[in-house]
Amino acid sequence: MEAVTIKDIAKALNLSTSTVSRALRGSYEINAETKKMVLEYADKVNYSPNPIALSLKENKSRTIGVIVPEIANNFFSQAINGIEDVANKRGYHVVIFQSHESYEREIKNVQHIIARKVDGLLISLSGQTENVSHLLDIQAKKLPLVLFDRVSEKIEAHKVVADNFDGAFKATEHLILSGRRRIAHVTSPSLLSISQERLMGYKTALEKYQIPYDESFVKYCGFEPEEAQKLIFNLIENQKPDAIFTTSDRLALDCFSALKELGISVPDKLSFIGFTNLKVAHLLAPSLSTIVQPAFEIGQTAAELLVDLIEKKQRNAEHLKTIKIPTEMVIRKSSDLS
Amino acid sequence: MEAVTIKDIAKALNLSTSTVSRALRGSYEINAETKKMVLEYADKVNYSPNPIALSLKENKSRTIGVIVPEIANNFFSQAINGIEDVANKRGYHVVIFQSHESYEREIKNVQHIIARKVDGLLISLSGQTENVSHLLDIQAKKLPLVLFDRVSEKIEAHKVVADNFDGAFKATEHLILSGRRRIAHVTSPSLLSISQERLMGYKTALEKYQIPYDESFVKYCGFEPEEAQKLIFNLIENQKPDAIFTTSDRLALDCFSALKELGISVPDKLSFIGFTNLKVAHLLAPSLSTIVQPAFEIGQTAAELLVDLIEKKQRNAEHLKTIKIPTEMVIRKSSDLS
DNA sequence: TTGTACGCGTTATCAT
DNA sequence: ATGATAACGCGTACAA
Repeated sequence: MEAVTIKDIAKALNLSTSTVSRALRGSYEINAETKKMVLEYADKVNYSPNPIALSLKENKSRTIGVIVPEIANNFFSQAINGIEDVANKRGYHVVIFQSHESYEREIKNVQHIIARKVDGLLISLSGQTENVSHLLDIQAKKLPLVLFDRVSEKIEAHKVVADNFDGAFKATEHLILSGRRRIAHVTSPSLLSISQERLMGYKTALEKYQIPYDESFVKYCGFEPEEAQKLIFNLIENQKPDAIFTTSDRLALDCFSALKELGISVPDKLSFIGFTNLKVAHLLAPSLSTIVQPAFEIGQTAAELLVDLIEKKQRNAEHLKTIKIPTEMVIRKSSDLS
Repeated sequence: MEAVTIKDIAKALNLSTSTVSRALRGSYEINAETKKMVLEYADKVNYSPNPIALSLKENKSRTIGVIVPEIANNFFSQAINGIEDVANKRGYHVVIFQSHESYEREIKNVQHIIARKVDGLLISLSGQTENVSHLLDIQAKKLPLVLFDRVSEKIEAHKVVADNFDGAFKATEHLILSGRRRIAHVTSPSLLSISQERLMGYKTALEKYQIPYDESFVKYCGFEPEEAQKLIFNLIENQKPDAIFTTSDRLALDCFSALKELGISVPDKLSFIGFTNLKVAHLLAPSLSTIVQPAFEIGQTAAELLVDLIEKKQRNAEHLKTIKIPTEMVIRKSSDLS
């Protein structure tokens, strides 16, 4: 009973496939009655065009590929939300791949995704990615490409990012204005663009208030389970910060956990601000002020741009651009974490 | 430079497309030299077959559809992780749709996914889904179908779930054995299979220790932001429980948050256990003992089963089965949440 | 061993 | 206004 095709309709109605096709897409001049008949019958038998045949014909898959480091990461799952939102509205499928923060897997994903003939690619770089030749390959193939969130200076491409500099600047400034001076910065691997941009914001804020920059107050933390704990203990014991600016839910939570073990009270001894998304962070760490990451909007914007690129709807789509999505600061005043 | 096809190779090598095709798939008897030549050339020009053409020919998309309530939910993102893990290994794409806990959107997703000609469907039901006729439609179309985590009694199909009864029983028993008697149960909407199964586990444990079951100690909580808070305040003030058994990260965190506002200490006045995944929960709520949800394994198992169904590799795939994945209990002893 | 021809579902082009 | 045909890329039955 399945898979009713144009051919079936044509046969049933004693028409040619071309007539049916025209009737279905309404376009060409066609006898109103014939058209009506076809439409009714098609509706009755629940006809829907075979997207695979369409793809073959148009040499398009109406699919966009997405490569992210980790789907079970609040930032990326929200970003994917935004991507799917736009993609579905505009008639595209989304296929998702994870690099699991591995450069090699990222390359494999890129190859796989190219072989699968997606119409365009959205990518957020792994924590290990330094070389971007796999992305240059994509550009060489004229495959529409948009980098989001974790981008690279080494490639000229369309990019959608959060305004990390501004967010980090405001975060640091907020801590300074609360009277803190020994402000530590616990952040993601130094290879990442987001780390670099945030570090610049942090440094610039220190400069503005003439607080000397001390490298030992900045800790880059990878994705291994144990890594953060050690590093944070170390930081707190040696540098004795009076504030910490962290850059993700995970790092913020790791910090809180460490502080709890050390019996250090927040925000009395330590003041906090982080780049986070998670409501969880707010719920359990009421003293954590936050620079809200515009994950959903980044996803939406990146997808919108990519689809425009694919469909060449934007005249100025050819000239590269980097879109910065603003962040929002949420200040928490409660002090009842203990 | 793109899109090199069999035809191109044939032309370049002065062969027919069929010869090239045969050489590529290695199968048929073919001159060893010709074969080698073709393979080398194909490799050189970086040939890869057009999956869309394949799909059209075989009437298969090598794509599986997944419908979940919400991707930005730790349980489901981990489950999707498991699904992708298996799917990619076995050469399938995964397309993900979200019902956002809405019955209507779930139906639309199902329709859309059918029109897109996926080879099979994995679904976890929305919190509103009572009627499953959209799933019966799928079965009528002979489209392989596997339900996971949130399933329904109203449809006979392959199902993969956590052992919710067992987990809930052990959770409740643990609280009882710690000396608690006024054990509340804060859980997801009563429509959901997981809620029902867990309630049974809870009840059975109470029975075993001859603690009378009091309906007012069970609170079903939907997905609206404010809902949980009110309900929990109400529960604590009226029923004055000495323990709470919750069934998700979100609900557990909402409870902790409410308790903090009420100034109730954990675990002195209240003891806790929850069905959770999140490391976050452990980090910030050391007093929260946990029944670990086997999200990743559920995803893997469901995907494995679905692909088997699609490829009919399993002889006994025809006869329906429900696979239960065991849960694991992690007891936290710390009492330093305050 | 290799080449020719067809079909998968659709639309565009060129008749009629 | 409508029908016949080619084409998208591939695999394969059949012919040579």
